[in-house]
Formats: sequence, C-alpha cells, structure tokens
Amino acid sequence: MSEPIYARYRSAFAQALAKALNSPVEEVEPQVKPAEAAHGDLTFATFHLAKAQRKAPPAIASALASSVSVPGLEIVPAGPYVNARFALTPFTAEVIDAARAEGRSYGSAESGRGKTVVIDYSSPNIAKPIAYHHIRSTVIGHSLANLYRSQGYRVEGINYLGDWGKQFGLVAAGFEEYGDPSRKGDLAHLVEVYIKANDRAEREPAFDDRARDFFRRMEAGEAVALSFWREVRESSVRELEKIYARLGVRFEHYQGESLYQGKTEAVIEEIARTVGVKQSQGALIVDMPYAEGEPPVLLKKADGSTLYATRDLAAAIDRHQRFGFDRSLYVISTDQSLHCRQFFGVLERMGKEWADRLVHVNFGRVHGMSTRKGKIELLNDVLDEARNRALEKVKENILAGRIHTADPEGLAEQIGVGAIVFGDLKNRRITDYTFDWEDVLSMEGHSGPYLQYAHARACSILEKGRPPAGYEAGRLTLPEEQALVRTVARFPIAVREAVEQDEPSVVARHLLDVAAAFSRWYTLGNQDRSKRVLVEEDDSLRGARLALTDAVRATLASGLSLLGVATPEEM
RNA sequence: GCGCCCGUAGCUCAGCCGGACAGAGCAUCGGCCUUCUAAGCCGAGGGUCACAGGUUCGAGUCCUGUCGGGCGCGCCA
Repeated sequence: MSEPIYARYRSAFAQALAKALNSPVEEVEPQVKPAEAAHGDLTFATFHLAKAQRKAPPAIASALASSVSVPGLEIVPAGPYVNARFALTPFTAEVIDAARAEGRSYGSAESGRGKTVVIDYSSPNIAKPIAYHHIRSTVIGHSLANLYRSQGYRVEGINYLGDWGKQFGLVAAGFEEYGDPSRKGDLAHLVEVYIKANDRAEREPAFDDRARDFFRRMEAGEAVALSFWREVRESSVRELEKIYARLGVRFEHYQGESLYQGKTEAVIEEIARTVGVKQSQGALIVDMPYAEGEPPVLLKKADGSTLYATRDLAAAIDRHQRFGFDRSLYVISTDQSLHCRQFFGVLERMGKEWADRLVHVNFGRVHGMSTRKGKIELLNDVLDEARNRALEKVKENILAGRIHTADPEGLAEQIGVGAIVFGDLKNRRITDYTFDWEDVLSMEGHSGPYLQYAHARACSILEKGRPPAGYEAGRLTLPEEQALVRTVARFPIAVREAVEQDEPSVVARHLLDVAAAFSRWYTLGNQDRSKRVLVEEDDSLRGARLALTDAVRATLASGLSLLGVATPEEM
C-alpha cells in the first residue's frame, strides 16, 4: 500500500545524487535506472556530465560515489557509472514483510483513489459465436479492470454487446432459408445459419437487401422483428455467461448497442448543431471530417437506419454523463483503429472536453479465424481441450501420490483455463498471432501452469512448515535468495507500469521472472539438503526461508489474480 | 494509392524515457527423480537486432528513406 520499497530506494539514491551534483532531483531521477544484476540494483551514468564538468566520466563517477551516501545502499563507482546495491539488510526484510503483509493484494496502491475508469471490453457481436479470438478483449479487459482496481480506481466494466445491427438481419433472413424452428435458441445452430447467410449475402445482393430490411424493421420497432431479435439475444447472452463464468469474468454492466436505439436521434441533432451534418450519396454523414484526408463518418444509411458509429457516439456521451469517468478504455481489436479515431475525433469536434480521456486499448489479431468464412474455433472447445489435457496430468499426479485433491475436474479446469488466459496475456497486446492448438494449449515453459505450479509448490512447502513470527532476513545470503528477493521487490513496479501502459503483459512477464527465480532456488534443495527451505537443524535459517517462500506465494497469488488466472494450492 | 502497426536466434516473443557483453520460452543435443510434487532444474549449440543513411560521447531503442508483412480506407460491427 505504501510506496514500493524498490521505488523508495531509487528515489533516495536520486535525491542524494541530486544533492551532490547540485541539480534538481527531477533532472536526476529519470537518469537513475535499474542495473543489470552483475552491477548492482540501480545505476547512474555520468556521460552527460562530462562536457559541463570538463572531466572524464570515470573521474566524475568515482568522485560522485564517494560523496554520496544512502542508508541501506552500497554505492560504488564502476568506470563511468555509479552503481548502488541494496544492502542485505534492511532491504530483504522490508521486501518480504511488505509482500506478506499485503498478501494477495501485494502491489496495490492509491494512485487511482477517487478516480473512475470505464472499461469497455469483451463486447462480442451476438448472433455470432463466441470464438477463440474473443478471448483477447475479454481477458485483456478483465485484467485491466483488476489492475485499475488494485490502484484504487473505481472500475465500471461494460460488456457493450454488439446486439444491434444488420447481423441480426442476416441471421433472420438466413433462418427463414436454412433454420430449424425447433433450434431457435441453439446458438451453435444460429452460427451455422449466420455463416450460410453471410456467404449468400456476399454473392446475392437481393438476399443482402432482405437482411438490411430486417434490421430496418427492427429499428422501426416492428414487433415480429423485435421478438425474433429478443429471442436470439437471450440465448446468446445465456451462452456467453457460461463462458464468462469459466473465465471468472464479471461485468458491472451489460449494456449493448441496442440500449442506444432511440437515443441516436438526439446525438445526430447535437452533431448537426455543433459540427454539421450533410447528405452524401443518400447517407447522412458528419459534415467536417474528423481529420484531414480521412474518410467521413457515416451516421445513417440511405434507408435511414443507424450505424455503429452513431451508437458508439451515443454510448460515449451516456457513459460520461453517468460515470463522469477520468478514463474510458475501449479494449478493441487494432483493426478498428480508424473507427475509434473517427468517433473520438467527432466527440472532440462536438466540443466534449473529455474526449481526450477516451483511449483505444488496441490489440493484435488472431489469424486463421474468420467468422464470415466459418473458419473458427469456439472458445468453449478450446477451454475444454485445455481442461482435458490438464486432467490427464492431474490424474497422473494423484496416482503418483503427489497431490490429494478431491476435485480433479475442478483443478484441471483451473489449470486448463489458466493456460489459455495466460497464453494470451503474456504477449504485448499489439502482437498478432496465428491460432495453433499446440501453442495455445502449452503448459510448459512460459505458461500459466508454470506459474501456478510455482505457486502450488510454495503452498506445499508452507503446508509443511509455517513461517515463525520473527525471523532473521540476514540469513538469506544465497545468490539465488537475493535474486528472488529482488524480483519480489520489483513486482509492485511492474503492476504500476502495467496500468500506465494498459498492458497486462508487463505483469505476466514479471511473474515469469518471479517463478523462475523461485524454481531455481527451491530446486537447489534436490541436490543439497542444506539448501532446502525446510532445512533441518537450523531453525533460524528455516524460518527466514519460510518467510521468503511466503512472500513469493503472495506475489504469485497477487499477480495471477490480477491476470485473472486461478491459483490452485496443489497441482 | 493513402493511413496505422509490425520486422530481434530454426519457431514464438522480451528488451523500460538511448547507456556497461542482445535475453527468455519452444525445438535440438547432453545432464538431474536416493526431489521440500520432474507441469521442475542445470548445461551446450544457435543472432550482419530486415536494409541504407542520419542525430548522439553512445542507437536493437530516436529521425528519414527502401524492402517485406499485417490491418484499415461510406451505407457490416
């Protein structure tokens, strides 16, 4: 909750340097950087001072090092650098105590206290299946919601369902041709129908017109059309909720595009008043482009029905009125960058001073999937396969007597889903990837199960020995122990960066470092019993190691929770 | 054609606001179950950081151009 230990030392070092240099700390602080492990923990390069001081960098560094002193830091010059290393004490105890005190919320902060963030995520088009690639917006948005919440923000997560638009016309027209009336509530069947209808509409303009007309009738409020829409929407939402339950995702709001039917007229009128609108080729467009050389924003089709840009504008205005957000995130695929720039731009031209609080949190595409062509993997199927694979290993471990769970299926679900979720979050958002079964189901190396396993091992050790009330952190002198303490210390920094960049992968990557450092450490005990956590005949050492193990458990549990990955205690 | 994004080991990707020798996982090869659970650990090989200029004391990182790839560019969302 307080400032991260790591950041505290960094800023103390920066202040001492600033004082010695007689420069403002704001200038020095950005120059203090994390050092490579071999050189220490923090480093300050002196090259840029050489010209002003008319001295060689190494001379500056060594003079500086001898005039700077910070309690808890060992400061030494190394060529042109001034390096600082955290002393064994009190640093080790400070880090371990902080992690243990905060437990599963280690890394939380107050920077968002009193602020509100709206996060639009998942937001699938319904009447289409929830396919594997919908995982991206869903898990990225979910993790961002957790991350912002951890920094004290009030989070309003919105599932902005694509529940209004021509796709319903396609399903309706398709249903008349290919549908089985007894399966109107069967989403899988509707998907087949959608794919056929879409294919036909591309080849046959008359069929496309039928779809378009059906949507026009929906907007006109025709009872028959709306009743079909309602039925499809409800069965879709039911299916979606099963998936969300598996992923542990809960939205503050389900507010789809349909909510804004009937509210678009007022928005169009406001645009007309502030920016201006005009007819173009029968359609209604924003008069002034939102930017030079870019295409216009369409508000209404020639037949008078609305487009999603219109509804997005209405939704943005509505959200601002209701939540008064400080930030409003749109977790949407990068292929909609233009659309986002456009409707953000229109809001700005309308004079909405809050338009610059809207952020397109874009992410790369999953290749090898197209709903239109029917080449898709359903998310449910992928999760099932992951669970099944995990279950084999769970059964194996039960048979070998390594674990004793009463609920193998539930455990396998946690592991399988964790693999899929983490597999998506470990890469930077913007990265594209091609769907590959082996890849998404991977449970070794840099994977969710790898992290869960490290966490489970920590739990298992702590089951066999409880950390004592007091312990001597100074006993943790192994290089592997010190390396581990440092990764634990940096965790809160990673959380903060993840929020600053709207990038959950920063936390994901850092957790891999924590788990790797922990695995390396506890594996030492395989060969050398004196390096076990539960070392015999040295209560003081064992106590310190247990405390460190507990800090690691807290770090992994916190990080995995922030990512939306389960933290089983054995596996 | 115009706009946005990307181009780092065989494959998938990290690389912070430019700074000390370019890292990890997978795959390959070789070790470690007399293990606090081997979903683990250790070691080896493997890279002109697409290419060419520029800025800088210093560029994988910033700027320009070229090439290659992805996406987008009016009545789908």
